[in-house]
Amino acid sequence: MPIRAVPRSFFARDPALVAPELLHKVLVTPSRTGRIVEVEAYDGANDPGSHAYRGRTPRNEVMFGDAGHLYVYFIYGMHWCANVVCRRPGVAAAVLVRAVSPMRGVDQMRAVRLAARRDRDLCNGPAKLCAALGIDGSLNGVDVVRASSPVRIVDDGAHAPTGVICTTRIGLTNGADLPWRWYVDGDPNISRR
DNA sequence: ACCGGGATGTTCT
DNA sequence: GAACATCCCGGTG
Repeated sequence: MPIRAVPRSFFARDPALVAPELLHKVLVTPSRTGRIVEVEAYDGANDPGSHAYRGRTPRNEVMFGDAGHLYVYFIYGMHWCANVVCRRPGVAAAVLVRAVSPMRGVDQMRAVRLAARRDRDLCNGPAKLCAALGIDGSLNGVDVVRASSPVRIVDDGAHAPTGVICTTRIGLTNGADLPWRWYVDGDPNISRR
């Protein structure tokens, strides 16, 4: 299948529009790949659940930058999670990648994710997929649109998923009522029902 | 299956 | 000092 680059303009929009369209695209690192099957939108100043809700800080700096860059943050003292920045510079918005379906490099994923009993447990959570694909804070700010980047998001021509479910987001106390989570209906690699 | 608690440390109040 | 866009393990049914 032909690999098509995703244009930066794809990300330079409302994250609630970007998120569901991200679902059939592929997250790519040099040795491992996975198809995105679950995402959440975070919309800066309008969103009490967003890291950028209270303005710019050293941590969320990348969210205020150009669309199509990776925002990687550290949480609960041990986990990394990865977003793709949306909208335009100065306006903080992003889409969190919450789950992917393992494609290439599954052996390496298993080697790094020793706690995963089944392959469906390798990447079925935002911190699990980062561990499985080797994504950490050193990749904060990386351009996922550029062909030579160590982390990319590409379109491999796969048809859009037949069923997409929209629900509220997971793990939040503020903004928990907003329906900004999308996942592929029936996919085994979902973080939770 | 579901539920409860511990790990671990950065970030912001 | 509290909160945190989480995960894992060990209990019970």
